[in-house]
Formats: sequence, structure tokens, C-alpha cells
Amino acid sequence: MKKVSSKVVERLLIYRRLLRLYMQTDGPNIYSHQLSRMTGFSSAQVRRDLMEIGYFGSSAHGYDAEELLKSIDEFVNISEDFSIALVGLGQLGRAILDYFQGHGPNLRIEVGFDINPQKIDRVIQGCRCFHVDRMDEVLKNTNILVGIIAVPATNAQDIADRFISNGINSLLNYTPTRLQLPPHVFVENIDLMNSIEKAIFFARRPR
Amino acid sequence: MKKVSSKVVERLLIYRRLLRLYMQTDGPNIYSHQLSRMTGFSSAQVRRDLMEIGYFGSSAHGYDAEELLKSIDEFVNISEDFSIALVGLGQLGRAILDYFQGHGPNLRIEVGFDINPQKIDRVIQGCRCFHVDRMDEVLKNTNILVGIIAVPATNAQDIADRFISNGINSLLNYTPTRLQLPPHVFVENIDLMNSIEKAIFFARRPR
DNA sequence: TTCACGTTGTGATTTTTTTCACATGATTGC
DNA sequence: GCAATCATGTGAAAAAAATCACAACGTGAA
Repeated sequence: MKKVSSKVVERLLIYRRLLRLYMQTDGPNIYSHQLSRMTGFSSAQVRRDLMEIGYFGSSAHGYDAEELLKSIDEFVNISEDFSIALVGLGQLGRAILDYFQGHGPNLRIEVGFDINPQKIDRVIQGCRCFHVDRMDEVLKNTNILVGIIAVPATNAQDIADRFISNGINSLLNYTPTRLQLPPHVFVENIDLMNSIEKAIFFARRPR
Repeated sequence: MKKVSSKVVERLLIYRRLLRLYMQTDGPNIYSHQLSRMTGFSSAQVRRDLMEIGYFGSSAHGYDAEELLKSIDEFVNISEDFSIALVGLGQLGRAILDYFQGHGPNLRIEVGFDINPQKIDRVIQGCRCFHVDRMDEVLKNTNILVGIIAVPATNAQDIADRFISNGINSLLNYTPTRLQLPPHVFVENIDLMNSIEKAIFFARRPR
């Protein structure tokens, strides 16, 4: 299957989300310039992105929203249920848990890990919680492919290593730590402090 | 002053953070290949980035860590205290509050807004909380330049507009809404669902 | 002093990403 | 039926970002 850049995937997922909203209220078809307005990406970019997944519209009616949505769904192929593990159930970890268990029906944080005895062996928001020491044991018996890291920065690398040694090759890193990873592992860094510092920088400097 | 891309700023802020750690334990000087190993960026990229801010090392001892840090600090210029406003004090908003008030000494979420009466007119984590209806009034009397949006997706645009009409031109958007903004406004989108969907995608597809 | 070594700074190049611009094709109004 | 209109798909161009590769330099050992 054709390789596709992370940026394109990101935008496709955005179209996907917007299409769902669009279909609830608007007509059955949609134009690239509409997606452009909704996203802020240029209409040429929208068309290029849709080319990538081999979906073709008509020059008269643009794209059939429902078909397009289905095409993107097929392409990203995350419709079936998907299990995730989360390490770190502090304030941030619980917010993440809350956010994901609330929203999407197709993804689910299956298990959580922490070192705080208050969190362990409970079920929080439908997520079974274990002591971090049991990661290997627990992960062995699941088919989790994505790990979320929401621990203090100093422990992030350890947790990442543990995930990887259990065959997990896609990580969400909510710490500012720059993880050292083998090249086949995907990581998305969500660095809250970095984001706000950038925002502060550009609050005063033009782009 | 020279314009500099968001990507470069992002990396400079990462170097800045790592330099602080590095200086606590390691020698007074540092090489581009060390920063490369720590960050995952190539050493050539590190050198290019440092060129941008006009800091020059020596070919024998690399960079003087302290001087370099000072140069980056001067460049990003976010050392003095900096006030921020946060709208939305739900689970996510409070996690953000917790995170930022805990960490950096130089930035501070000064005021918060919500519609939940339980949150209003209290001080949470050193952040004074008001009803959203009082945004104009409260923001008028501060010199806040950065706004954080952590409300339900459907309200995000309204809040953004309100921020902008009060002269705030740099936003952190924690909702999946794609904001429509005038071109001078900087926005950093932190789209949690998008991130995890990307991670799921790349868990199964090579890059 | 001189040479070997390792690092910087950077021009040139490559790669990636985005935009331009237009031929093509479908539809509508007349 | 035909012209006018408006979107698409895409080759070509441009812009942005990253990498290559090497001259120049400073140091330390001999």
C-alpha cells in the first residue's frame, strides 16, 4: 500500500470529522472549496489530499459526502474497536481518560497503569487499572497497539521502552521528554509547555 | 526583526528545555551532536537552528551551554512573567491549569472563565474564575495576550471571537474545531482525538 | 612547529510540501 | 443544441524544510 505522510493523514482525519458534522445538517454533496473554508487549508490542498486516497468527485457536484466519508474511513481503517493503554493516572492522565472514553465510540482505553495504590485494581471510566510493575504481564494478554504516556517527564523513557518491548509501536507522549526510539516506532509528542511557549512567542512576533 | 518559522521556534524551545537539564549535571559546553542525540533532530539541523538566532559556537568546544541558553532566552524573550486566560474549567481545563501552574515559573494562568456556577468567583490553583459573560469586562483590565480554549467544540469559535475582539492574538485551541481567524492571529491546535487517530493509523501502517 | 582530529558554519543540493494554473468535463439556462 | 459557468484532477512551479558535504578553524599531541 502506498505510503502517505503524517500530514496528509492528519488532514484526512480532519475532513472525516467535518464530513460527519456536515452530513447532519447539509446536503449530500460537498465541494473542495467548502472543505477549504471549514479547515483553513487551500482547496487545491483538499483535492490533492483526496487524490491520495483515490476518491474522485464529479466536476459538477463536487464530492458525495457520504461516499467520501466512507472512502476516508476505509483508508484510515480505524472503524473497528481499538484498544489503547494509558500509563499515568494523575490529573493529566485522568483528563485524557475522560476525554477519550467520553467521545469516540471506536476507540477505548482498555487498561491503565500507575504507581499510586489508590488507583490500582480499580476500574476508572471503564479502564482497568494496574500497578506499573505489571505492565509486561497485562500487555501480554491483550492486543493493544497504541500506548499513551502521561507520567512525570523523568519516567517517560522507561515507560516507552516497556511499551516497545511489548510490541507496541505507536505512542502518544504527553511529556516534554524527547524519547529515544527505534525507527519503526511512531510517536506523536503532545508537549503542552512547548505549545504554550510557542503561543507566547507568536503573541508578540509576527509570522 | 527577522521572521522565523514556527518549526524553528518549536525546536529552539526544546533545546532551551534540554539545556537547562544538561547544565545541572554535565559540563559547561555542549556539541551539536549531543543536542542531536537528545532531540532526534540531525546535528546539521541543530546548527542551522542556532544560526537563526545568531549564536556562534567554537569549532573546538562546541557551544557554551550557559551562553547558548541565554541567547535562546533572549531570542524567545518569554522570561518575564506572562499572563494567560483560560476558558473552560472542566476536566480538561483543570488538567491544563494544574499542569501550567505546577511547572513554569514564568507563565501563569491569571484568569479563568466558565459557565458552571460552582467554578465561578472562586480561585482555583491561583486562577481567578469568572462567568464567561464577563470576559470582555475582565480582559479589558489585564494585559493578557494568550488565550486557551478548553470548552466544548461547539462553543470554541464564539470564545475565539471574544478573545480576538479583546485584542488577544495568540490562541491555544484544545478543541477539534477548526477556528476561522483573521490572518494576524496565531493559533496552536491541540487536537487530542486527531493525535490518537493518527497514532492508531500508524500503528498498523509503515511510514 | 606541525599534523591529525573533531567540530562549526554554511553554500549547494535534495526532499517534502504547498500552490498555481489550466485542460477537462458536467450541468444549467436559453 | 450550445454557450457560459463552475469544479475537478493534475502537471508544473514554487516555497519550505531538511540534509549533504566540506572549507575553515582551534586544540592538543608529538
